[in-house]
Amino acid sequence: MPRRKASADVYHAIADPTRRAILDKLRTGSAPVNAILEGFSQSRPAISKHLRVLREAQVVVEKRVGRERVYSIRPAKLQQISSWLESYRRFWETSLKNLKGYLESEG
Amino acid sequence: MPRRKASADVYHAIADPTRRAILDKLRTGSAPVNAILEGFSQSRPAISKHLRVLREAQVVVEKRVGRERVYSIRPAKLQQISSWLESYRRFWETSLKNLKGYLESEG
DNA sequence: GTAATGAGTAACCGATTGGATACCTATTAT
DNA sequence: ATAATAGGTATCCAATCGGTTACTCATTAC
Repeated sequence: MPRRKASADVYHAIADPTRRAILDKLRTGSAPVNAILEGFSQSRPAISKHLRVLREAQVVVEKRVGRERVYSIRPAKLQQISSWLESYRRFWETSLKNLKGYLESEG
Repeated sequence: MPRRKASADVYHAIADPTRRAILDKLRTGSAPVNAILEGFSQSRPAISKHLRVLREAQVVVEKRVGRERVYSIRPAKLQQISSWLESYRRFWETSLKNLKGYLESEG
């Protein structure tokens, strides 16, 4: 039995630190591949592969402009993760409340 | 050059759907391994491995009670992901604003 | 004390990952 | 037309992943 194909999954997409770094770069604005490459020690094909993973997970979109391909963030899938995390928010909020209560009782 | 060791990384920890399902189960309360196992078709050692990954990523804690090991959610690292996503929130919020504006102009 | 139960570890396997180098394709510049 | 530029694809490789079965270690139960 073959395992599921994870490549197109957004959780998988953001699991890699290089891909997160790419997103963080795009956060400051859309950019063509050459601009994205700057600051990475990896080869261009490596980055190209990462971009494909991000594309297939629909976390970024590619727009062809002349011979460049400009990448931009497409937020819907990231929002999906955020929604999933939302169910856990009460955990850290009650932690904070407990800490606050503790600190106050120690006065 | 060896690749980084990803096992202890929280983004890697939540990348696997089985591990997310485990967390979703723990979201309704702490549970020993046998209870966690229910509903999964995988073997106990497989789940055991997933629990180890979650433990090493500090997304859960294990507490030994008799011969059981009770797992609970430990929210700090999930919150870390939430913070990272926070930087992207404006993307989907402006998307919504644009949609709203569009709908109103079409009004 | 011996059996049963709860759960982790060891060893192994095939699939996937992330990287590199070499090559190909499309667009712009001369 | 030819060279240069931007960027993706093909192929290969070692490492990691996620799963399995077999085994081990504690802690009850009898």
